[in-house]
Amino acid sequence: MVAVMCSHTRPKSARTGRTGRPRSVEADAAILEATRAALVELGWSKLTMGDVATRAGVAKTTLYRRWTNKNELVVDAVAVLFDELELPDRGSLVADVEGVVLQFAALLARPEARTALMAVVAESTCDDALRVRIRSAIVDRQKRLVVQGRERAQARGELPYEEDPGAAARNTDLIFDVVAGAVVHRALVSAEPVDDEWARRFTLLLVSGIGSLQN
Amino acid sequence: MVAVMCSHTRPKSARTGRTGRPRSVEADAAILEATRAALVELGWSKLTMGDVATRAGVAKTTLYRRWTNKNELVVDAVAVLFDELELPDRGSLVADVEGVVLQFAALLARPEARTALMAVVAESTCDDALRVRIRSAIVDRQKRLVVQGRERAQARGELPYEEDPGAAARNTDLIFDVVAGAVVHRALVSAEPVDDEWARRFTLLLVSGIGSLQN
Amino acid sequence: MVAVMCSHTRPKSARTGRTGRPRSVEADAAILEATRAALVELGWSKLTMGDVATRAGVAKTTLYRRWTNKNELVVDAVAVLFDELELPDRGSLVADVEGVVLQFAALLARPEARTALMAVVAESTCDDALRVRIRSAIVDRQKRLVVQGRERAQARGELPYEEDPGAAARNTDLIFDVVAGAVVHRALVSAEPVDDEWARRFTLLLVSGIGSLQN
Amino acid sequence: MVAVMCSHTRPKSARTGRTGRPRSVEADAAILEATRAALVELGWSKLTMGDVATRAGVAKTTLYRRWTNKNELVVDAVAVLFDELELPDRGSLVADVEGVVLQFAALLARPEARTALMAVVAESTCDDALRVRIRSAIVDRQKRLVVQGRERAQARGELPYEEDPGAAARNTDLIFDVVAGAVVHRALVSAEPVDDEWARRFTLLLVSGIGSLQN
DNA sequence: AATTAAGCGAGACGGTACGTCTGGTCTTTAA
DNA sequence: TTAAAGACCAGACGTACCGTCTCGCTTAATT
Repeated sequence: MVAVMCSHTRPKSARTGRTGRPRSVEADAAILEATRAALVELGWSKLTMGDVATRAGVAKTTLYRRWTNKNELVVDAVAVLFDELELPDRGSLVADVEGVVLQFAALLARPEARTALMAVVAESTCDDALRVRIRSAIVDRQKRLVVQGRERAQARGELPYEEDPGAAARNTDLIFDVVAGAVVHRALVSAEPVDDEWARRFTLLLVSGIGSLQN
Repeated sequence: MVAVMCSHTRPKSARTGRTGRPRSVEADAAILEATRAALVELGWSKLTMGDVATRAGVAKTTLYRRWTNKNELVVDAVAVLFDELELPDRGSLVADVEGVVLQFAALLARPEARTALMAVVAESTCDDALRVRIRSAIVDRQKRLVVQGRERAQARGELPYEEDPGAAARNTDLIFDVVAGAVVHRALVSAEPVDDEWARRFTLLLVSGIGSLQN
Repeated sequence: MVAVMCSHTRPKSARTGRTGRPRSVEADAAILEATRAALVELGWSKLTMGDVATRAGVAKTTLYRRWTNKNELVVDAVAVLFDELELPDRGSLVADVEGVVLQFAALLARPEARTALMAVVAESTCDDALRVRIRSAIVDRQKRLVVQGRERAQARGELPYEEDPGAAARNTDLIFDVVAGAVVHRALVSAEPVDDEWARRFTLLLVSGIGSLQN
Repeated sequence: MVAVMCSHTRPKSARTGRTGRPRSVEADAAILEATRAALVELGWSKLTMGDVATRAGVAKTTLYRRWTNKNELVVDAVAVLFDELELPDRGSLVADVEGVVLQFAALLARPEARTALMAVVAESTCDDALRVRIRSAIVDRQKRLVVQGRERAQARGELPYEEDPGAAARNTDLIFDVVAGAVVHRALVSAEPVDDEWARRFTLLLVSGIGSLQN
């Protein structure tokens, strides 16, 4: 999962020519790491490009040579965090859903993840390019979890096989929005803990509801 | 609904003493209106205090005398928008839910609402005072919709009466997070339309799931 | 000398009408005193009207009702200091000059006097109204010292009587500029002490030079 | 005379390291020129750093990188004006003194010179660092005129050679304070013209007085 | 005693300038 | 050609004062 191709995250890093001093690979890593560290300490609005450069031991120019602005940098710095999410087979649909809900909650408990996610989403409300980047770097990549969960449940006989691929896609989207939305809202907006008890009750609601979609 | 007491939104405007020139009430209104207008045009990150002041025909000092920073100002400017949401009786739980989902989606289609909501949530991930302010000014106030919806459904016989008030509260919170979270995620993160069809399928999932919570 | 009429120092305080509450005399005194105190502590450029008002225990309005700006206020606050200068008869022209030089130096050693004098002079370089006010409130009033000194010297036979009143006036002005200029320059620009030794040598130069003017 | 080393006027411009973009030399010149222009138009108290920056076609940051405040900037902008003073040999001590008095008066007739000189002196009455800067940048540099004048007079036989170097220095200081002080006081405080007639009479007084110092 | 006209304190008002900070660019020397 | 360093322009930040303007309250002199 972590091995998913990441070339989209450094679009300007691709070598265009072959002459001259090559770009430092350490710089890339140091910048992304520094970005995450700065996010934890300062939050989005107080994070500055100059500060990130200083933390990374890098000149501001080096930073701007790779990312055109703060948003793009933060998306890339954070996208990789979401690739950590996995769906280990726990033997039943309910157990799988509970597992991924708690994993997601754990991720959102990390300051750099919560801050960065909401910050880039906020900026994307008035920046179409950013919205596209978020979709491709974060949202679409994680729908794999829903698809995988359904496939396992179908293999176990907990869910019927979909005949209509369009309906399947729509259900994938719906379930993804419900799960991700509810967890994010609980954790960040309502600011209440996503604990075992909440995960259990949410999963009960969700799995019961999913059953009714098949008809 | 709109008549809910709003004193919390101008906490520093209340007369503290009785001497000196009183604060201008027009200034308050003009500033909040200007803030919403600026949000629509510029978005969160390009909104500046100076610009808001200019639009409102007010000195920057007047603005800072009332709100200490951009976050607080925007929360107050936007909170009132959410008071517009209503729950007209459409005859059934399903119809009521669909109605409120579409209303909420319509609200999030307005640039100032979507931008401001996400921006303040993003900032609140590293600002406790702001998180508290958002909860009291926006989140807690809108849970009334869930409570009202359940009461109607119970009156119609669609849902049983809760005996345990603690369980009722937990369910209120859960349902609120699922509805608000799913709609926000669909509209702002996935960036897909919340149309009649989606609302119908989401409501189906939700109402079916709610039924299973009662046991 | 101190008893010279001072009405020019409070031009706006004169009663214009006869009805209504009369202006507070204590306020006037408190403001001028506070101005001098503020000058000592803060210097000219950091002295603010608001601060003077606070020190005087008076509202800003009360201050502006009497003086239209900082310059006028400071001139009035300081002019009175220069009225302290006297010319006690020490028995000879040389002794009289040395005495007044040291008196003037002592006055310029007081922070409020030196700061205020130079500040208002500086402002007057681009403010004609202020220049006029300084001339009438300070400069012209102190020329009495030169006139008095010459009269005494003439009475003693140290200087001949002038026949041409125009020449006498020109000499008064010249001597005044030389004495005041040299002391101020030594004390404030060169920033060297005006001590007995300097006063003695300066007086020697001056009195010798005065002798040659008579021809 | 104009070629006197001026490094003291741009103390922060010296290269400290060797990497990084060097400071713009044009910016320095443009700023000082803009400062003088602004002084002429606006006077001291209405001169603003932002306005100087605009006139110089320079960002405010660039200005603050070189001078920490208005006083330092103005001292440097003005010091160079005083280097224009010269002492051309007119054949006699009296003619030399009259010449330099009229030159100095002409300088003080220029608004930027008179305003700036008095303003920085005024500020220096409560700012020791500024006083030191004025002494080194303006006062001490112009004493060369007195020294040069005496040397010429001695060469012509108009004045005896001093044996005691300490006495010579004290006389230099005294004469400098008398000349500069009298001219400044006449021009700026008394606000009367320093014309040929006044210069002639002042010089008569001064040169006669100087003779008596030798004994 | 009641009226009245001004003065009084407090403090908000629209402004201007401050000195600082950040963003994003450009220019230097060194590798 | 890239790197690090750091100066560059532009412009927002939040603060401090400016001089003006309500307020509600004295405080005399005039009715």
